[in-house]
Amino acid sequence: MKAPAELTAKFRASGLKVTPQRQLLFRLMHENKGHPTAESLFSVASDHMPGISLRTVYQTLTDLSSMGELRLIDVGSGATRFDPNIDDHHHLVCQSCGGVRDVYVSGSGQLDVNELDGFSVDTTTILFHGLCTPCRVTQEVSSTVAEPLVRISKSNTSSKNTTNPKERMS
Amino acid sequence: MKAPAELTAKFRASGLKVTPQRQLLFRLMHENKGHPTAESLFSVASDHMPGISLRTVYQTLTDLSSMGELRLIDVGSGATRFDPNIDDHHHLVCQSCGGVRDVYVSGSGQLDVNELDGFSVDTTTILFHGLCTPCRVTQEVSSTVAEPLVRISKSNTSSKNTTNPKERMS
DNA sequence: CTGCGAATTAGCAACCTGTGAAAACTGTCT
DNA sequence: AGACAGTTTTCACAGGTTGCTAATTCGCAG
Repeated sequence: MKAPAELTAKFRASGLKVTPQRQLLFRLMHENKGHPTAESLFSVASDHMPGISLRTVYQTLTDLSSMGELRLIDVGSGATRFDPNIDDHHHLVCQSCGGVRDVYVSGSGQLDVNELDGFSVDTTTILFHGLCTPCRVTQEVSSTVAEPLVRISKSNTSSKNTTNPKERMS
Repeated sequence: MKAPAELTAKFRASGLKVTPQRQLLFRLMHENKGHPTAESLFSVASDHMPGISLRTVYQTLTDLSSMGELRLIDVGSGATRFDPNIDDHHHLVCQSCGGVRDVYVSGSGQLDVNELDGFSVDTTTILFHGLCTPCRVTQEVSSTVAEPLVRISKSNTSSKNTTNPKERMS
């Protein structure tokens, strides 16, 4: 993710206005190392600028993504995540806590695909689903006391639950 | 996807009842070569059995998937798709029409991932985004007359529009 | 530095996908 | 046939995202 100043310049050059809301979001995304959802960014942004609307967060984020300064990722957890890392990379997704982490994969460009049959591939997305270390440890321990695994539904992977180990990864 | 008779037996063996609604869905999925959404299956099912509820479609489909007879796939188009093909395969996703097609990829098991760092991978999902042949042709033609490309939003890729080339692929 | 027009924002309603709950219903086994 | 457990329906509702519109703010020209 580029520095806020560069994004400001780029927005102006594109004829887009640079508002305080956008500057805040530029900064928050620039500092962000994770894969926030619109909602979680909104929540952080609200602390700095009460009254900012979720709508504005979506708008700015989609603008950034269509300018190629941001990647939209969908790991199937229900909400779109915004990735400030625009390198060619892929993601690890923890099936237990929902956390997402970047990984670099070599050789993904030369995957041998059968029967492409005229389809022209533009981008390739790879998702590795599994367990992050904290969750694997937790499950190994809890299985000794026959504790049921947490069931993941599309909505309980949101950022409201601060007691699970997700925060370490996302 | 197994034949309806086998699914019937398996459901009974698991203590699940075999209702007319389920038999219909078994049959429809068995005959299906595509990747229907719940809504589109519901629409087909409704033709055969008016009054069937969308809730039942979801229920049966999730049952099938937790029995491993069906795969749930999420190509980021908003709605979950149900894939009767449970082989180890991946998907081509047309960015223009939203169509989805199966592909077999060799070597996906040995992708070289850096910094796995304790994360244990369970399943790998690969999505190839690009243009299917019909859409590529359409775009080449339309670009000669400066026709704007169709903008894809999460909701206009549903099965309601029968005039676009998607039907050939999904 | 002032003003104007265009872009942007806030706030709310609507939409889509999917799930929860409760009541009525129906396969299945005996 | 009868009882029981699993099912279907219906309705409500939640989460995520987008559409709309009035009011506001920005950026440039004068």
